[in-house]
Amino acid sequence: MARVARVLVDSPLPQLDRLFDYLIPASLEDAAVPGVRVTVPLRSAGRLAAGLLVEIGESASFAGPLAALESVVSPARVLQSEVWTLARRVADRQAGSANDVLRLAIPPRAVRVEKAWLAAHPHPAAPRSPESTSPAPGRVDSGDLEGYSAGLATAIDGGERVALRAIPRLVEVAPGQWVGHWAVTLAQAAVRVRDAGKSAILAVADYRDQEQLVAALTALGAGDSLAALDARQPNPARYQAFLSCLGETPRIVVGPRSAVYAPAARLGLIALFDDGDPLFTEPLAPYAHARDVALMRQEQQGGALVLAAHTRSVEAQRLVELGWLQDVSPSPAVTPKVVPTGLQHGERPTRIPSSAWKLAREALATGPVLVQVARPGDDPEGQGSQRTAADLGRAFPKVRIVVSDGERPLTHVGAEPALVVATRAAEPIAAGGYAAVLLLDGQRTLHKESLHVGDDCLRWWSNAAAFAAPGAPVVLVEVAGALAQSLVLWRQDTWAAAQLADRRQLGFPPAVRLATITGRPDQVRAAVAAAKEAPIRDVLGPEPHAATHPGGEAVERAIVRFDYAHGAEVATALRGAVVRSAQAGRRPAGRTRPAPTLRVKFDDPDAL
DNA sequence: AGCACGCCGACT
DNA sequence: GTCGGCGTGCTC
Repeated sequence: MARVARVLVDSPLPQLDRLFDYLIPASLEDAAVPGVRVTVPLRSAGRLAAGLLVEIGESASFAGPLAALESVVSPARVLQSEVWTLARRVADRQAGSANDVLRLAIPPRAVRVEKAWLAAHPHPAAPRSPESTSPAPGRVDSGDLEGYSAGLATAIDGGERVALRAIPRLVEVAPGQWVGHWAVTLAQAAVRVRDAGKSAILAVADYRDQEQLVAALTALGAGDSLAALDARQPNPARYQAFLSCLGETPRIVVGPRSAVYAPAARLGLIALFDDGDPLFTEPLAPYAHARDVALMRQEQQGGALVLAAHTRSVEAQRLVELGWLQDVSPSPAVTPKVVPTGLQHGERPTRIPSSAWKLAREALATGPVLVQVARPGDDPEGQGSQRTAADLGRAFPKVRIVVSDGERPLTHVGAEPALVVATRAAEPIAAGGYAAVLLLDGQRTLHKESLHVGDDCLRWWSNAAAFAAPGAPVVLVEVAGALAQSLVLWRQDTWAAAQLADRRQLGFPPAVRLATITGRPDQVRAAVAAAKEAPIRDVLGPEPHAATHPGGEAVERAIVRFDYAHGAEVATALRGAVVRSAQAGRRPAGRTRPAPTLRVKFDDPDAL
């Protein structure tokens, strides 16, 4: 019986999201190995499709006559079997296609880059024995995980799962180069894993965090092992970094949310910093959150899992309470000095109370002061960063004022006195830390109707507090209650635990899971009917959905709630509905505009 | 998506 | 008789 090539065809059609068997012609006998890009005939001769050769089978699983592989595009084995398994599982969990996952996992091919890489790797098809890597000397000691007890190192070596409370301090990793302590911790963990001959994946929310991590790794002398995946880079550079992760040499992969899909043989560690950051939610189908992918990958491939953060996401808290993650704190404890101003009883509420002015004035004698504001630039209501800067300029006429916001972000400021007005998540790092931090606009933001404003605020405040110098005051203006208390006590887990308890009461995520179903009313109804075959809790809607289709057709949305234990059954049922609607739900070909397609999205954080 | 197969109306 | 409409179904 001849060997067959099992190929995933590159197509967005859900009904083609499975492996197709092809004969291997004698001319491709050597080239047809798992992981390579191929082209195959599909349906009729002459029509060629791109695809990935996923595996070689000993016999066909398809009863009909087989067509033959058309070509092997290149010998580069871009799809590792571990990544294929992960992509398949992620797609199945999200009722999506493996192709959509692989688009995140494998960057588009850049021929020049690939040729150069192939020339440097003469036998990419044959697995090589691991090269012995001698750790280069670095400025920061990588032997242990500084600031934590030996238990953390043991947990990482033992491939355990950890919710890690980051240390809210800055570290000077090279002369004049300051990074958050978390970056040093993750870098040290990654180097530790690499020295044991394994790879590490470190995923961050944005480029600012990526820079800190790269600086910490470079200071540790891990530059040679570093593969920085960067979505902002042009294609060839991205592909170059991706290719450098292939092969058997252990790498330290740093990148944005899609880095959780990076190829890594012998994975020793997968870590996220600040898993509550909304940038970890994937906006592209099949919308899998990087945290969930990391959990799946750790389960599949082993190695340690670390969710490091200054706050505790409600999702991570659920995993801690289940015993799935162990809660690890710094030893000895490190906390910023948070000063609540509370609500000014009797007085007219002011944006910046006198006590905050006083602390800022004192701090400006020694160094920079961070003023965190809610709104960017010239807010029409007069409280944007520019306006705030102008107001502060009048109050402190002799002080230099620096503005950092989404449009013009600064990454670093010096140690000299200055008022640094920054919008949330755009705060520069100050050399040595800020002499004081003022957190404004809390009360105004908390008025917003959202399930997770409190969590978001706590995360923004905590991350800003971590930029303060040791002992410097962090002033939380005009906020009281449990949220303020959790910041003052630096017990964000207490807040997360309370939130989780509330959501259990309400049946809201992450206590339960949910899937949103959007599309034409008949499609949505059919999908809901399919979901009801699975053991779901209930269905909300369908209701008319705001986003109307370009064709002018009505679009409805329904939300299905279900328990974690039944996720697989719900996904299978909804996947069936997606395939059926793709096959039958289309319009007569020709003049009609494209009909709205049925969309299924799991665990959308903004669904409710 | 494409492309073939298949079963009913007006045409040389 | 049969050319061709586009509804339905499949893609190794």
